[in-house]
Amino acid sequence: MTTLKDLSRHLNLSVTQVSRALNGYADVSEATRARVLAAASELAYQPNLSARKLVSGRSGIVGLVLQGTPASMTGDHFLTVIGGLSAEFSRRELQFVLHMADPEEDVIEVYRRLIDGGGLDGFVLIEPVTDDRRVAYLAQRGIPVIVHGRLFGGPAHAYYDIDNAEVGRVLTRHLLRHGHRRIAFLNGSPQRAYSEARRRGHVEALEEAGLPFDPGLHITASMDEKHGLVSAVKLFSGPAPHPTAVIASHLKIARGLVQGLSALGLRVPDDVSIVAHDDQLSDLAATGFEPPLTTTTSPIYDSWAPLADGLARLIAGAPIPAVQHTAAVDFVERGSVAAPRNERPAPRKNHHGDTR
Amino acid sequence: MTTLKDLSRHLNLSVTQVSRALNGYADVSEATRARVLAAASELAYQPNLSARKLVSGRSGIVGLVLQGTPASMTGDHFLTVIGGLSAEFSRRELQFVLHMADPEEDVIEVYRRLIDGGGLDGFVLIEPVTDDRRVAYLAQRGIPVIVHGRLFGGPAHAYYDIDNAEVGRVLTRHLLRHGHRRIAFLNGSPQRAYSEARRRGHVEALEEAGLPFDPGLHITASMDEKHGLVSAVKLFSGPAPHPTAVIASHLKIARGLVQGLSALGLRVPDDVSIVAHDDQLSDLAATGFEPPLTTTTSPIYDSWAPLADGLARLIAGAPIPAVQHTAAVDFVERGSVAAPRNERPAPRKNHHGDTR
DNA sequence: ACCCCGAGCCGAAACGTTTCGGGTGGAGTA
DNA sequence: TACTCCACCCGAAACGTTTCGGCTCGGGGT
Repeated sequence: MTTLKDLSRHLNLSVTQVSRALNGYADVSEATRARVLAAASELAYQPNLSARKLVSGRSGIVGLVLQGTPASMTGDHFLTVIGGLSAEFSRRELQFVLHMADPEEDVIEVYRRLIDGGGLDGFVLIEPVTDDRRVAYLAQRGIPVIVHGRLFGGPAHAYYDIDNAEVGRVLTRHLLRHGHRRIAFLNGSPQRAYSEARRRGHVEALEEAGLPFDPGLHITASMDEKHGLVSAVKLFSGPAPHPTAVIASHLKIARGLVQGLSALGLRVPDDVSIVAHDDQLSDLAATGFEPPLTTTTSPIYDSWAPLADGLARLIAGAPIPAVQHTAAVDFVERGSVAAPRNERPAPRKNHHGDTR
Repeated sequence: MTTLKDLSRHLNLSVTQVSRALNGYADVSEATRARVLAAASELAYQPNLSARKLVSGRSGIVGLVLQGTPASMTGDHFLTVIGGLSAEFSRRELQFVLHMADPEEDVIEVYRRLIDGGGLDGFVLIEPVTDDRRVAYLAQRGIPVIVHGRLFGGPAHAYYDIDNAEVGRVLTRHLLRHGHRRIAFLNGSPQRAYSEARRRGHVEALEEAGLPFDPGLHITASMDEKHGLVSAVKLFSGPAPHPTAVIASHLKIARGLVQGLSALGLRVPDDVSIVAHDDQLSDLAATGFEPPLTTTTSPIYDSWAPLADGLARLIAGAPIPAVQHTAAVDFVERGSVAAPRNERPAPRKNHHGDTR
């Protein structure tokens, strides 16, 4: 192992000066700096992280702590996430590591150990929940942390988030524009901030159109196929009037939904219009649906760079408000929306007076 | 952050003695040790890993370095692996981290940085290939590493492996015992040591029975459904004689195989007998097949503990030969093997004299 | 001639831990 | 009494780095 001392001996310089040359300080002549750099690469000098950390308090390592399988990323996608973050961090001269916490152990304790042990400089935190204890703990200790998603209420924190309210607004407005009035919303878990944000946008769009929000049409559950399937049955097998359109908060929900609708003999978009939000993480593709799904979309892999960037800046001392970024979402119209039935030439039956 | 100095002040003891008490040295009275332990837990003392590492050369962190998605663990299973290892290591007071290497970068360089930076004490290495450069590098530098699987040839290394030759032997013998003589073997990539070991066991069993090994019946490819499907077509759609039994090196191969056989109108086990090896990692279950598959099995999750254990011992100074463990495999007979067609009451046709 | 200033360099302290080589005091032995 | 021995304890050095304060040297201004 080459150390600074080795280099300084080799170059007839003081350890101090070698260190300063390597770290880009001003008071070292260009000639010296060049010599030092050459020697460093020749001797394959690698700064000792432990020593550096000991004195400077920085290890250059950031991490992601997981306890149990994160809901959003089943399958291969998980490696995509880790790989994406890892690549972005190494681009910024930071090491990124994943730590799986023992499910038995209090995760706060894990963070404490990791921090006090002097190991990690900062954290990426995914899938925050309301009143997230981890965020609270890290904020209180002043440890740099950037959250993928956002917490409302609780301590201020750095985050990268997409404009979830806009997701709700855009999707709802699109359906309204096509004449839909009874719109169901298959949303994610109410525990999660993004679900609430999307609901808010949804309600706003309804209000713009002078329509009331019907809580009975807003169903929250974990974002999986089951949610879509179960909700389809709930919404469309009961007594009329049924919704004429459905918003799915995730492609997986949409998938369960179309399966359910198909089993109930309902066609998309003739009988029911569907829109969804697409994070482009799952192996489902909006274009793989029949018909292709009209969606808002914001590729989750667009978030690695801002997350890494944000955490790097945080560690470098940036104030929290400077590291809060909300990304816009795209809207892509495909073939899963049509005008509702009752807007089109009405079928003859059921034609007796409706005096309401 | 509580330091040793804080504790020593608090207790009116020297830093030395506190350290020794905490680390279980003999020359500290039980009374003192108890006091120290109490104070440590009261003040939430956490040894500073960087400082410890700096002087002792140990960080207590071990890692797994991955470059690209490992072939064997698609899907959720990946987290199972990481989680399993992580849990076992933390049980042994070691932190386990995952590092995803930039696919662009030489992975050796990544190891070098990790080691010279003073970060990691040792590594788990999965999916070794023949003449694995990583193993060679780590061995040459004397860095503790335990391999999941085994390399033949190359430097000696610590490993945990299953008895793959036995897999080949047991599976082949079982088929032989049922009267099969033309046995195909859908094996894994020839790059991988386990494939070769299984082939060896296979050949041995054949030789025991006085049968020659037919290279035309041994097909190697990556262990996925495609392999099974493609090989099924290759083996059973060409000119007779076809094999009467097939060994699949993985449940995924078996799955592709049964799909292919079914498409070709062949039934298991009436027309073709199948056996496979089951690592119990994939979401496929041997009992989920129709008929249930006769398999050798060695749950991959049985390997976390021995791997963690081995690496821990290696770091503690155990010699490499003491950390080489080959685990036995189980054999479970289910319903996918029958006697071959020509051993059963022969159909009438094709009955003219065969004088050979 | 004097002082000042900046460029370039250096010594030493500090970070928190482990560990080596002692030290002290009291009990046991001759 | 004088010695040894053991149980228990301590000071100081070391690990490799960063950083604070200060040093020297030569050139410019007055």
